Amino acid sequence: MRASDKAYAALRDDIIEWRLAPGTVLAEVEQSERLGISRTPLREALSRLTAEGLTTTAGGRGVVVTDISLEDIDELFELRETLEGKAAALAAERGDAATFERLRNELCQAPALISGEDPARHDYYGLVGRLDAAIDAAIHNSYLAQAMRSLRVHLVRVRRLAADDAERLTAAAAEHAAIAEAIAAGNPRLAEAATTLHLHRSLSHVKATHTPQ
Amino acid sequence: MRASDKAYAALRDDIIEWRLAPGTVLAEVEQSERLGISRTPLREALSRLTAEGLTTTAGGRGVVVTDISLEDIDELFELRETLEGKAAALAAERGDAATFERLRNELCQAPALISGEDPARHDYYGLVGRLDAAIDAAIHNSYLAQAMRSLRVHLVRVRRLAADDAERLTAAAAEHAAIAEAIAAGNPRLAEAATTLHLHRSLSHVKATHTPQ
DNA sequence: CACAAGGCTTATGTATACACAGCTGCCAGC
DNA sequence: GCTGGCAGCTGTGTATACATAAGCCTTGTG
Repeated sequence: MRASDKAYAALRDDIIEWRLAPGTVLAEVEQSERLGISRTPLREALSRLTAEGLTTTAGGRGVVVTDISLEDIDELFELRETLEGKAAALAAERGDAATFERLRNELCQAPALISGEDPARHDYYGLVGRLDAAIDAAIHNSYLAQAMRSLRVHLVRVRRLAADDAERLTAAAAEHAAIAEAIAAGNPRLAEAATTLHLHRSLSHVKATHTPQ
Repeated sequence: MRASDKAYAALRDDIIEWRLAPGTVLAEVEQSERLGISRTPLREALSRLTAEGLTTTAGGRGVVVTDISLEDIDELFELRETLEGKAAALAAERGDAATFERLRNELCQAPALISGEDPARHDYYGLVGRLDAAIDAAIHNSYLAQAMRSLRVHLVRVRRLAADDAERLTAAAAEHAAIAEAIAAGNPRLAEAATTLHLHRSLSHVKATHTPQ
């Protein structure tokens, strides 16, 4: 693995997991020494982070970790609803019914995973990831898939703000199952509606658990 | 201006204007010598191009200019319709009516620019750019604006394939005026519908002028 | 005492040198 | 004659040295 890839992955994780707070300046020499690499690969890593929007160049004063506020969350979910709603509709039109039927069945059994301890919960996150991947593959649109991928980076960052309690996860699993069912049924409007519903509830939950802080 | 910015702009233009054909390998030494800079800033430029999707790394064989096919055009417009439709709707909700009313009036007088010679036609393109910028500003959503910006790069590339004859431009100006009018009227659904109509006609025109080739 | 100017420090931007990996072409052996 | 291996070369990946610009601190003057 290239040193620049390693640096990129490390910094990306540090930002997503909130180990690097928004506003932190990432000086080149400091970070290159911390990661044990030279400045050249580190600069490439910072370029990629900036292109993704996780950092911004602070005009000759290095790059700083981008801030993410409550207004950003609203904007983020506005775009997310647009993209994922369209993706769900396209998946319903073009996807393989059997694939999503299987995912629906798995999602209906997800509460068993959620109520369990952490390792099982990890399986649940993997299941949701497989649903996302199945939609990505079903839409047959690389540009839309790419837009959703770049959006998900910011979403993971937001998600860390909200506590994923078992109650919300169980409800989310049911909502995901509804999306998979609509796609399997080949009903675009229903798939889009189920996605809209899921995202609105997801946003409400994030804001409800975050604002009290 | 930094050397890496200059290299990025030069390569980006070369790709967009089809001076660098898809599939062309951009060797680092070759390009750095051509642009009169060192490899380091050139590499940063290539990183940014790859992040935008204009180039892809060919696994140790340098980066190659991304291909763009007819299927890509369909995918591109699918995403474009999703994003710009939503943007037009948001602009109708949140935008300043007077701004878009002014743009509509200018667009209604645009045929005079189009029928003229090239310098005046350039003014028309500037007018359309101002409409895009006004929508970007009106939506108050930086993530959506960013997604549209990254999409426009690919669109300009596609547009170079189609001959912009005066007839199509006149029709496009009327369609743009309809969008501006709907936004000024504060009617989100109408704005989205007008955008959908415009993009479908635009796509039809591109495909009609390109496929015969 | 306050403000401005100048120099120093520290950061990024750039260039170049070196290391390593992958490919290609040639040569030798079967 | 064909195939496999080796060597050389080309090109990327990395490190480091140097240039340059900007910001801050210090000092001098009003």
